[in-house]
Amino acid sequence: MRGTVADDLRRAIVTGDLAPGESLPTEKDLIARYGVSRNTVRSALSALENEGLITSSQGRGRRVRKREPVWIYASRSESHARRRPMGVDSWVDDMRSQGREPRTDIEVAVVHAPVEVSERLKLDNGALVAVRRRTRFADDQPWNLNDSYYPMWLAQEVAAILDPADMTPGLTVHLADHGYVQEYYNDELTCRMPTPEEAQALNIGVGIPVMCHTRTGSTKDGPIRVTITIMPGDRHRLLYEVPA
Amino acid sequence: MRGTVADDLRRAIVTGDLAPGESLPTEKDLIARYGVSRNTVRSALSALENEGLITSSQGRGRRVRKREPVWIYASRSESHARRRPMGVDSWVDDMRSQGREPRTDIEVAVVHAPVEVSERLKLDNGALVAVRRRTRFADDQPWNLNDSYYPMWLAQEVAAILDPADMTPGLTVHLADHGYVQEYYNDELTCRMPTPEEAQALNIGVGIPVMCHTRTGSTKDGPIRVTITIMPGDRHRLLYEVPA
DNA sequence: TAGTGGTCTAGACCACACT
DNA sequence: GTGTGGTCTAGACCACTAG
Repeated sequence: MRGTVADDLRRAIVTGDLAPGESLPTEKDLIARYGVSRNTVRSALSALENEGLITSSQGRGRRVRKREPVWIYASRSESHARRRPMGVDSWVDDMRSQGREPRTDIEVAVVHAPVEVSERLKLDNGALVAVRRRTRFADDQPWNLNDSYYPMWLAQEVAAILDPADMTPGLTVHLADHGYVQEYYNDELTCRMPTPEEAQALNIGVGIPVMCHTRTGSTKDGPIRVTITIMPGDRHRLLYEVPA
Repeated sequence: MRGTVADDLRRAIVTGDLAPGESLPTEKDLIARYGVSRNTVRSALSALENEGLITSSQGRGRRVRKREPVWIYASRSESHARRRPMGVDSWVDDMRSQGREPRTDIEVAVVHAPVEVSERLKLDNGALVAVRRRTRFADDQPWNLNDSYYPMWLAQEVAAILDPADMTPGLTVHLADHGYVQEYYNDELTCRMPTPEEAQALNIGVGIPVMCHTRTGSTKDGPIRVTITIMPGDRHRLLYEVPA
């Protein structure tokens, strides 16, 4: 019966009979309609929740989930480039152009590098690195997490790295002024379910995965920055323009 | 209690006390250890499953999930280009270079374009398109789904599009021979939980999201191909090299 | 055959939201 | 207050895997 309940509701959702934002039947309704126990109904609804199709909140009932992704321009080909700098750092421009009000919280710290960072920066395991942790908001809702890691020798040379002020247009220019010109980025993308900490920080409901974007920026002499961005899948659409 | 059980097990997994592939305590063990009911234990284990941390199979118990991602080279900058053609089409090369045996099943069809395809090909809603549906395998395991859509006028001009043979090195060369040279790709990336159909076709367990990669290829005159690739997150890592 | 997880029932009490 | 979902208990039977 669990399969039947879940299948019926799923069909109603994908066909649009149940529109985004609309309320689902209550548990009591479903118990009566299908003649099954409460646990069975809850198990079916839980499956839909974990598929990302519905939300659930105590006292208010369950709704069909809405999607409202924003575009993130991760790269532009030469012919399509605009005056703005490329990269996932153009958060403010991307948001404003989509009618959303951006905000960024920054904190800086010196930490032992996580292994995925030390590998990419070619540092010893556990070496100290400077990190700028950003929480980005759109219309005052937490939208994504964006942590940039720099080797300590660079943070000692470029003081702005450990300055918690929000840089406009970003540290890239500061770095270039000191002779560290990034020539290319190496982007890695995967996705997974969020950790409980990420889910809380980003206000992610059950059933929504995150994209993990790892950008390694290198000068001609080697890597100088690793940026890890955690983006809830229902709120982001990443765009690359690449030459054929 | 559900929180306690799940938290304890999650901590053991992330710290490595429970290694990938290792068995978890049985439901009976956990019931005894925590003094809670079976439903409570199952609810906790179900949460871990939906976070992608563990697998579960009837009769065999639960294990800590293993990850074995493969690299997909989605773009290479000029300076790093190799002789092989770029794109997600270089499946065979990418797999062999990572010690895995690739295989591709292809079927072709003429269908009404899904809206996300007709939009990108600038066709009328519901227009007919030719589609080449691929299921890609690595070591005989289904690995990802890769569907390429072409406008009908193009399929009529380039007969190879509706030929179900596996093309080496792909249709891109055939198209170029007919004067359709793709100048750039527009890649869009997002992620979500798989549909039940995708989960079955790709043998995806509960708690594993998929990356959705939509590549639109355009000549100087406009878009001629849309390729949608569905990649389980635990088995793929997508790489872009982009100029700064 | 024994032991595992999968499904299901029936009932209790709690926490939160709306009116 | 009333109704919603969240948590929990106790017990039953089924389905699959392994020794």
